[in-house]
Amino acid sequence: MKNQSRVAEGIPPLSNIENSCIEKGMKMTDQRRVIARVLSDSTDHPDVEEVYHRASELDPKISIATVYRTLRLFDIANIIDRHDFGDGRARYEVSADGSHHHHLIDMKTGDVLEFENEELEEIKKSIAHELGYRLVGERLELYGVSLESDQDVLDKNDAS
Amino acid sequence: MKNQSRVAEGIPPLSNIENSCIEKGMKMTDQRRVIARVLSDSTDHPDVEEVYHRASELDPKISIATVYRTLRLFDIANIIDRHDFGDGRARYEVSADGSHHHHLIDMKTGDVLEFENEELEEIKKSIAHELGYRLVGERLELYGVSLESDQDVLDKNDAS
DNA sequence: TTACGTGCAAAAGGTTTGCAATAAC
DNA sequence: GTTATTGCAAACCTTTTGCACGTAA
Repeated sequence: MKNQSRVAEGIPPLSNIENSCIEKGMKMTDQRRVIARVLSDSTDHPDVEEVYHRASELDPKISIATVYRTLRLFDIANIIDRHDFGDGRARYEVSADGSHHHHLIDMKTGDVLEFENEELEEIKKSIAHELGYRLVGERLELYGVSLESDQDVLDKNDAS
Repeated sequence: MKNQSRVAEGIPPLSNIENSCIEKGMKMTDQRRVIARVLSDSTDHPDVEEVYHRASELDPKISIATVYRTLRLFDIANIIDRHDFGDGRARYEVSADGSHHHHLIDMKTGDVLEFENEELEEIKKSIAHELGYRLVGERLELYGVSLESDQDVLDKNDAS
């Protein structure tokens, strides 16, 4: 059944993740469908507990062990990306189709901003090459304080 | 007592870390001195277990809890840098004085290479600025496969 | 039908912590 | 003499796993 006709019949379309799973020949259980939907519907970077929480609203009987297993499965299948933002928990997001982005974490609020920079991509590759390596993976996060809150500090200093 | 005269008398000079600790007014216990020496003498990126092991050779009664506590203390005091190379354990090295380096991890051997790149530093800063942030921290590791072992794979394919 | 997935609870692995004893300043 | 540090073992937190039961293909 195509998504088009599902929509016409008021049945929610398959999530992109679900399509990927089917393409890769995975068994599609209700639990995997639920987790796929939760991830597809997320625009942030939820941790396991949060995915579990959101999934529980769709299937109250789902087990957190299943969430862990499914997220690992999706990660290995390159359907989602696992991140470590330094708070001791893994965080997840649906893999970007083509482009490569990274994250800047606001150290005051915990907000996560995404950015992309072609020049950066080139430099990483050329650094690896110069060392005699082919770049096959990386981890890159920037941690920042917003220039506005810097201004706040200056204001306070002026006042004192 | 200056290091110079200690050397003349055959007493080992204070490690740089020990000097930093004293400057920052920390109590210098035997255990901290031992851990400081282990770190000063290391040119690699030992994990806690390895620091504990090396420290145990100098003080067989030292506790791993003390190693954890001391490494955290040194980390917070910016005396050492804590790294996470993705294997679930923290790794440590003495902080670089001025220069900023990063790591490339050989995915086959686990070897860790260090590199420095001024252009990269500039790009990171300007990316943060463009997003409205001042860069206050970062995490950057590259993961690579050596071009030589790529060649091995090609050779095997030729043979088959 | 059969191999694979799930839920539960227990275990693992790295790290932190409460507490009484000990040592630095 | 105070106050901070240590060692030990227990606790913690995230993640993984063994096993009996359930289910997709």
